[in-house]
Amino acid sequence: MNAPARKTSAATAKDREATKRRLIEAVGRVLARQGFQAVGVNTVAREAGVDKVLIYRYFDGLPGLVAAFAREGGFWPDLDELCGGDRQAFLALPFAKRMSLAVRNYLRAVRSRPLTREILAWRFLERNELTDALDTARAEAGAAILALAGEGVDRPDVDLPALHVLLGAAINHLAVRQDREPIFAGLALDDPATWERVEAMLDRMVRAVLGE
Amino acid sequence: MNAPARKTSAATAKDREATKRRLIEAVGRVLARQGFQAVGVNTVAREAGVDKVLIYRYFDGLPGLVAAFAREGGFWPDLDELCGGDRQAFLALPFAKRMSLAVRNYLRAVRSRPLTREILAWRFLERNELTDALDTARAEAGAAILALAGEGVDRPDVDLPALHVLLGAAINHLAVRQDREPIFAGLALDDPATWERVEAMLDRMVRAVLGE
DNA sequence: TGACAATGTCACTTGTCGGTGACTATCAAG
DNA sequence: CTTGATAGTCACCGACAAGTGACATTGTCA
Repeated sequence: MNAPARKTSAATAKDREATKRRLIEAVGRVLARQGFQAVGVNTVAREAGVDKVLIYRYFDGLPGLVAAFAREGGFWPDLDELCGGDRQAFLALPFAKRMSLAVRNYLRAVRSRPLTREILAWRFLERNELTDALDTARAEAGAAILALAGEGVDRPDVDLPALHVLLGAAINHLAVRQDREPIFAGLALDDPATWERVEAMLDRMVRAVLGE
Repeated sequence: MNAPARKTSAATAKDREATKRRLIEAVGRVLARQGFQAVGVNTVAREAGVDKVLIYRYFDGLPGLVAAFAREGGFWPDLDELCGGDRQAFLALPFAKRMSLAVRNYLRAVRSRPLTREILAWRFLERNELTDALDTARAEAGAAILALAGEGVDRPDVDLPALHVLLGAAINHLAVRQDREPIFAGLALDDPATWERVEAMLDRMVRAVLGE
């Protein structure tokens, strides 16, 4: 199903697929360079070097294009990244250590993905159709890691969901904030040393709450 | 300096001050009702029932108006609110208890101020001149409470700034998120019970890290 | 009274946004 | 070559944004 297209009228191959790809990639570039505020029909089309009408034709509008972009994936860390590569070794660790590691890796994952931070901020501020498209993948990624970290663990003495929510909220906030406002409560978020201190404190919190 | 204006040409009192106040209050209403996205020259002027050109004349543009609005204050909790009303009693508490109380009160303060949450979110999305005006007051409020909570305390074993940053980040994130997305990591942010759990976990974290 | 300055109104320009209708160019099938 | 479908271009629309210049209105002072 490649070389000379057969049948009815398969892909006149003036390169529709390539154009779609160019549009999807343009979304990523605009998002990374100018932020989500700039993600509009006109800007994205200009960035892709394509007429904006194609966004409507191929994706049924901007929300559709953003949804396609979201489906490309890669924004959210996968399980292997969060548990440090070796899932078996991860599961062999005691619970507190497991949580601590997952939290640290989540922080690093978000910090290393500018696009992810942008999406995080975006989803935060607008409840529109564009952002809905980006939600599903994130929710799934979050649920998966929590399930893995808590696998086979029974700790009725700790409100784990509440702990997760607080740790996740803190990390999300700091990561997003790093891009906008470099100083928070006297700490320089653009200084690597600050992030080491943050990691250390996260570790300490997790261990302290879970009882080492 | 009130009744019949003397001197040069003091305030022709077709009510410039009243108009300025109407504009400032209009910013608050628009912000509360429609969110910061809607805060524009046209909307605010319409809300105030005044011509938008006066925004330029009296405030030198929207940033100036927003700055005046920010100066009105009331968005950020003051020290008394954060330490529970009685500053003496607060200082008499052990450090861990003090921190725990301040954190809880900060959470409640933010949760009870829709306008504050809106400003918090706003600051996030735009690094423009409008939001700069809102920043100073917030930074000062934050520094003050941390100073009070840590007064006379010497805990070289704990990285207090890192702890503050993480707790503040978590609270800010959750509070803002509550308005946009009611579910976070499986917890319903619009359920009072959830917030009780969050408060309990914050308390537990603080005590665990500070060693009860 | 008349002059002047300040308050407030109105209409307008300019630019950008999302969105659409009509056009051309290309390719495959008959 | 003709037909017909699809890929892509272009010009335009209406809505709304920020900002401005000219005008009307009002109060104060000389």
